[in-house]
Amino acid sequence: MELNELQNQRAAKLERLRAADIEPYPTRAERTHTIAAALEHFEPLAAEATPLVLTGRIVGARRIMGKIAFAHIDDGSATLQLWLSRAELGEAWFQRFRDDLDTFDIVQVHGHLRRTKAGEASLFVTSMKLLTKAINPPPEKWAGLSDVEERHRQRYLDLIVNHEVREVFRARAAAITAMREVLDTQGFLEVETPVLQPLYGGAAARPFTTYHNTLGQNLYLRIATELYLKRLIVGGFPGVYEIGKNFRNEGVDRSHNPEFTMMECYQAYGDYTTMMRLVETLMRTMCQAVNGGHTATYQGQVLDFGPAWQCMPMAQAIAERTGIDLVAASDLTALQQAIASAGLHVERKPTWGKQVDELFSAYVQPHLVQPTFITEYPVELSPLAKRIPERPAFTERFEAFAVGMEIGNAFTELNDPFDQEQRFLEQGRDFAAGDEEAHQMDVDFLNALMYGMPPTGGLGMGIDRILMVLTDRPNIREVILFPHMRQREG
RNA sequence: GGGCCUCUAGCUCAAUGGUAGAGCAGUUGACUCUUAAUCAAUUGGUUCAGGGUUCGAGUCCCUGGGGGCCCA
Repeated sequence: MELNELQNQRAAKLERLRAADIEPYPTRAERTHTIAAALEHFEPLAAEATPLVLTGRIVGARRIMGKIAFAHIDDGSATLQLWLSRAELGEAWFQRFRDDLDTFDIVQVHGHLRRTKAGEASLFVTSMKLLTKAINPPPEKWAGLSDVEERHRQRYLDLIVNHEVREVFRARAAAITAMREVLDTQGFLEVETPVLQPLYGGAAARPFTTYHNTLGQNLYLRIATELYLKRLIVGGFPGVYEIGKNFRNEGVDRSHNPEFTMMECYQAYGDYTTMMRLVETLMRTMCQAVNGGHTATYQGQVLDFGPAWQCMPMAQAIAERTGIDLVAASDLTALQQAIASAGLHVERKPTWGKQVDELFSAYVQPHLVQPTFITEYPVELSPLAKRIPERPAFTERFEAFAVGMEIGNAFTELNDPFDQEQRFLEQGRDFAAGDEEAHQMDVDFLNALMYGMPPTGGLGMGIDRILMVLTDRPNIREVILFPHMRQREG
């Protein structure tokens, strides 16, 4: 390793410690309390001067005077001030603390709790041991590590110095736990299905491709869990869910990371309306877990997950925002003409369904700030959803939106194997027409449907985006511990 | 994909085309209740990379790279 000046200084200190027979990376640590536990029982522990052993990373500046010094340690549970004196600690270790220890070193400290004159709870240290020597120096004391790129590339450092970042990921864990509790209590079985798949499906997306050497076979990283989970409904489970990573080979922006976490669940004998109620329950419960109530504030806007969500058919939403009637503009040419004559700027798409989707994304979706369900998606856009009996050009489907982002997608699952086959064939024609996100024919999935899948409601929810909403982070990278970053040259 | 902004010391940031600087951190010294400790002194640079213009480029131009924001 090539070390810079500051790293070299620390490495030299490390060698001095070794020369004094002090191992800079000892194998084991001891402690009697976490810092949080010590602080929780501060009064009795301080009153009886109970000997404690604590551990932690030295954070912030060390304030060293001639015969006394202060520092703070952080063990992940809390931070605590250390009070060190030449008299109590002894000449050798006091000098060592001054000369050979640094901010970010990790130590084990023995002593007792007491308040300083200023009133701060502190450990009055009688002896200490080095647990880990840190070679890298801390960032600036007040501005800290604020460069967004460095924060994401060195998330470990971001977590050390920016405690609100730790809170985001604690919130994430709490939200996922709450989600599991809802699903478990409602009788869903948590399952795991393949990440490596010979065919990809269940979503409109381009996959990552990989290769199995000994099988000599191309495989895809899954873009959704849908088709496997529905096979399990065929298999007789009354309800299943999976929380896991999906991988989509598409652009990276503030709401897209190439790998992201999705919850998908399927309920036999349910439909898309039961999934609506489930979304409301899940979001209310997750919001409660993160924010302690049914409201969340996102970029200054208060979102209320308490009441039933607003609900509107897609065609109505498009008509209200653009004046375009999807029933009148029922083929690609008519729709593109309608868009042009309305003076709208929408990227041209190769199929009617994709063009509807694009129009919706551009002119409706950004306005869906409060929790909203958009229902009745065109069948062309929904190759796995069941048709509405009275309006077979549309499906029993909804997507869930908040702050202009899609956070969920659900439908009454298509269980007619013949209709499903036709949908796959139509997807194949779309692919040939240039839609690279179209589905592949999945013969085994059709075979499963031919054994009979009961009427079923299915739902997918994007965990990362939900966390963006609940923790008020406008960039998906702020809720993913190690977001994808381009490789730096060299 | 397009537009705009950005990249300088470990970190946070300055620098009319004219000697690359500050604060913090670090280093040396003083200091027994500090908490942005204080005081004195001080080290530290491939200015993202590569070209070009110029007597002279961190600065202007071109190409490439990383990042951010906006649009699509």
